[in-house]
Amino acid sequence: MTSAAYAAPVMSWYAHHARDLPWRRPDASPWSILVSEIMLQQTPVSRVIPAHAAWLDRWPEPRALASASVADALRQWDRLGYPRRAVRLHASARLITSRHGGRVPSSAEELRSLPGVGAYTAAAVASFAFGQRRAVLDTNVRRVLARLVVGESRPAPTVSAAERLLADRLLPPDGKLAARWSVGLMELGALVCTAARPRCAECPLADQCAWLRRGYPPSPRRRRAPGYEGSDRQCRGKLLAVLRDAQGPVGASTLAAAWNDAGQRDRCLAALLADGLVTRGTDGSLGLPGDEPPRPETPGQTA
DNA sequence: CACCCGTGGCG
DNA sequence: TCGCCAAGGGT
Repeated sequence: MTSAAYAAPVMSWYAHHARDLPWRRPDASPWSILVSEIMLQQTPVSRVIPAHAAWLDRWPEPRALASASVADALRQWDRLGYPRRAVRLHASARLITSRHGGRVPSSAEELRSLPGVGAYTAAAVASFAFGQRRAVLDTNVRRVLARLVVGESRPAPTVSAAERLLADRLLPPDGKLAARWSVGLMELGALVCTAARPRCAECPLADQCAWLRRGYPPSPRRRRAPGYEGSDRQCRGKLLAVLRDAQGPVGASTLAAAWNDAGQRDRCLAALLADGLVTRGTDGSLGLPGDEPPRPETPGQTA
């Protein structure tokens, strides 16, 4: 069996309902697409749209970002979340500049070797930016296929070999068509076949859906997510926010004011240093990597 | 492979 | 109110 029974309805639905997103426009560069994919990792489209525009406006190509500092990247990243993505994107820009002549590589294998680029992002960029025939398995595609074909409400926590096989089998033979198919499935998952409250009445595949046919059997409860309040994640976020908002390196007392629990604060600071999100100066001050100390007043200009 | 990594919005 | 969710990646 081919994807024929699914492809036509999905393609048609996508043609009518796709959102006009900047990184989907025909003239979107591979760099623009790569940046969008990194930003979209666990961050909603609505928040990525303005951040992506500002990023591309400031750094229109990899070379430009490569010549900036990590501190610049982290400040531009602002509050998108998971700031390690900004550090890795910056490192990727430098690798693209040094090893690929400033051009985003086109093969999934080369893309996969860039920091912050995993199986999903490598396939997405290879497919969407270069028209290569790669199955794109993100959470939306996985959920749609789990419901449509397997008849389960949610995909498994990790991608299985059977899933990859299924995705490969459904992929249209032509690279450009495959990209269209993948983005169509993703969009369907994002707008119709949503994790909560799916809109089956609007789904072009409803009459073929195994999950619907089986009466929407629920998936077993997942482990409850750990609370955020008081977590290391919140602590790290607070500390980094202080450094983002500061003009340059700050003293330990400034960071101390941002988080009461000294033990947790020190532990999180050590982790931030290990992650390359923070650097410690020779004078013991803390700052974003590449941040320069405040300019001393120019002699003669002070009163 | 389970766990960790930010942030904000929504039902 | 608060748990869940949002185009994952690294270890």
